[in-house]
Amino acid sequence: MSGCECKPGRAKPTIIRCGYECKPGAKRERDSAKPEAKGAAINNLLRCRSMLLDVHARIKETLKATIRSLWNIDPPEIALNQTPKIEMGELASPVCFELARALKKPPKAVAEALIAAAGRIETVRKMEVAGAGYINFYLDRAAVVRGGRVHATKTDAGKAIVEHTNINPNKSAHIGHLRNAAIGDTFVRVLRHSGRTVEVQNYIDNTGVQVADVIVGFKYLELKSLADVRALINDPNLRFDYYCWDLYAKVSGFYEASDPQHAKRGQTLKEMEEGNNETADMAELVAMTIVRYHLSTMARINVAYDLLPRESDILHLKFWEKAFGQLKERNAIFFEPEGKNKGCWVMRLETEGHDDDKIIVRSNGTVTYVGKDIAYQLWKLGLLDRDFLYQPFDGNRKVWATTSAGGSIEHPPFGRGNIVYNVIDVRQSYLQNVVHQGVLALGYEEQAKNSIHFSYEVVALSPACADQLGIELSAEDRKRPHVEVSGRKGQGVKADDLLDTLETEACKEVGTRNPDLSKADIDKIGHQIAVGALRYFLLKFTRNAIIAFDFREALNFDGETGPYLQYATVRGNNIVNKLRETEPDFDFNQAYRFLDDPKLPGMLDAADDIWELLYSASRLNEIAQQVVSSLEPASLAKYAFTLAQRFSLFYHRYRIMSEADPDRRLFYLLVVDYTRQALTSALDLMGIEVPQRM
RNA sequence: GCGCCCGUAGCUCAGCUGGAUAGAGCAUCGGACUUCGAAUCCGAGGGUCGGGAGUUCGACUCUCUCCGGGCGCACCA
Repeated sequence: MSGCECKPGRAKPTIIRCGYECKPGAKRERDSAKPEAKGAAINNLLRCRSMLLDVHARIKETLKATIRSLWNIDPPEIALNQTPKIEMGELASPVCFELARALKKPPKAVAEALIAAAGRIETVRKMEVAGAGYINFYLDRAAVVRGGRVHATKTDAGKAIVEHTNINPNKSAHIGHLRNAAIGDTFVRVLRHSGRTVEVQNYIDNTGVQVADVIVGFKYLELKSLADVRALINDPNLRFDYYCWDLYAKVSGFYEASDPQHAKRGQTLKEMEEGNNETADMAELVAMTIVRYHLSTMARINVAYDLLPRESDILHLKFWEKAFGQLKERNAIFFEPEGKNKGCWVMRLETEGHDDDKIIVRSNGTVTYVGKDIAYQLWKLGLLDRDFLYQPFDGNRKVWATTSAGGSIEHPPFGRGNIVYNVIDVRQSYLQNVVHQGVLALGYEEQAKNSIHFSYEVVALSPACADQLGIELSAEDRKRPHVEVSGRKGQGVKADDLLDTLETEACKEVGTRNPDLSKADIDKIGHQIAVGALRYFLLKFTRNAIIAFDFREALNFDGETGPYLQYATVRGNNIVNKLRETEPDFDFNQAYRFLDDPKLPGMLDAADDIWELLYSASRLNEIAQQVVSSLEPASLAKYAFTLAQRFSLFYHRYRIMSEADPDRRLFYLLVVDYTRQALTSALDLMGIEVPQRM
């Protein structure tokens, strides 16, 4: 196999385009296997995506080989860092500090010896000792820019399943759900960008307690029939999901006053499970109606799904019975004959003692939520000897839903994921761990390792924001950095309300800045900006940072925001548009032919600031990889912002169109086009569009 | 009680598997539009990285401990 090789003997990557050469014999370094690093498993499957990563690999290999031959010792892992300044080279390794101790020589001397013996490394222009003993690597700038145009390689590493959104279908979506979807969807886009096959699942808990509570509200609090509910749904003057939001908040009061034992909830759940009665029909109608609202809310922020697995189908198709059998057979769970869990089937968790046993099947024989989740997880991994039936959701063949009867004979292959990511907030860590243990207890070690809880922190409200929403706060609450919201109490920021506000504000701005635009154009651009602001806002925080939601911050369009990134990209596009307008005959390929111009390297070397911009733009695939292995979409957001900052700086510092020197002008145009493409891709990975104008 | 997470500039947050002088945005103050549009750019002030001990050539990063905050740990989901 020539060119790139990812995983000899297993994966057969289809090379779409490869503009640079890998040494045929060069072994690509694998990540050392760390069982505790969840993302590590797939790193090996994602090679040859980026020319810069190939350079990293070559440097590491060369240094290791040189260390071996010079001193006859086992080389340590070679760390490669960014240098503090681009003038000091692009990459730096502190490895000589470590070697110095083993060799009992000063780090600088070690570095000098290493550099002298290493010889030439492809794409590395020079190596230099720096600081107290770093080795700094100066890359061949022109080669990096040429290689940076390499496009995605399709890998054949099997299917990744990403489960996200998963909103209880009993009320409208809120800001917390938007964070889940933004993180999940961005991760999906990054995986696909990396050449992975991805299936997106949005689990529908249509037979759960939350749906039951709303049904209790309709039936016993509002005394509504199925026909009444249907009339509500068809009423064009009200939003049914908003209606349920309020109703759900009232139900807790109803339980307190009229049904403290929650008998009505139990009865409703039972009727829902049995089916073929008005309660079940009402639950089905309510849940699926709200699912449609959720899908349209998510569509507004460019989030879509491949499959909607429904809990009712897991029930009706007896997934649990199958899983139960497997769990019993492998002694993964056992019957508790005595004690506080008498009569239950429990799973013993890793910790000592019986106190931590997790009940999977209750003494009355019903299965808990975790039990069903284990069955679902097993199905996702292709380990459950049973499958759903499928049909297009509302006749749309882009989104499929599971079903228990009928279904399409022909449907895409669902499930059987090689790796499964569950995007679920951190509060469910305990339960996700139980699911993980379940898979492990069945003996599926590899699959358990590939069952990943992609956890993230919640969205709370800043006290000021809670105040604004009319939520009552204690004096203590006011001092806190954030206040948790409660859907049960009807508190929180509804997703569509927030989007509406953002769109209104954005349209206002667009209108004042572009008085000549039509209403339709303003609306379109306003929408794109609103989505950009929202998605960037939700992505810029790292996963385990609690977002204290604040309207002032979320509605901001200046500084580190989505619109800033969009604006930078639009400016780049404007230059290209302007050129097409003023010089219709201009051949844009000229700029790319300049890649092979002998004057290019000199120009790149002469302008560190421009090179820093181009180098930054070249790192997109590297960053995408980082997101996959670290499960941290925020690093993509930060990267994109830095790139936009550098472009803005360049834009300000250089006049492109009016540049008199023709070569220089071509060079600048190349920089603009190269960068705007990287920015556009980075934004696309975050689900953010680039408006035509701003 | 057990477990997980957090504490970095006035505020909100970055800081890659330990590495060079700890960075952004917002806010404040002061500058830059006759140009590819200022949703931009430049400059200024602002830090005992919660406290202490340890490991290391080197600690915001790792270990221990204390302080302060958040969240989990149901025959709920």
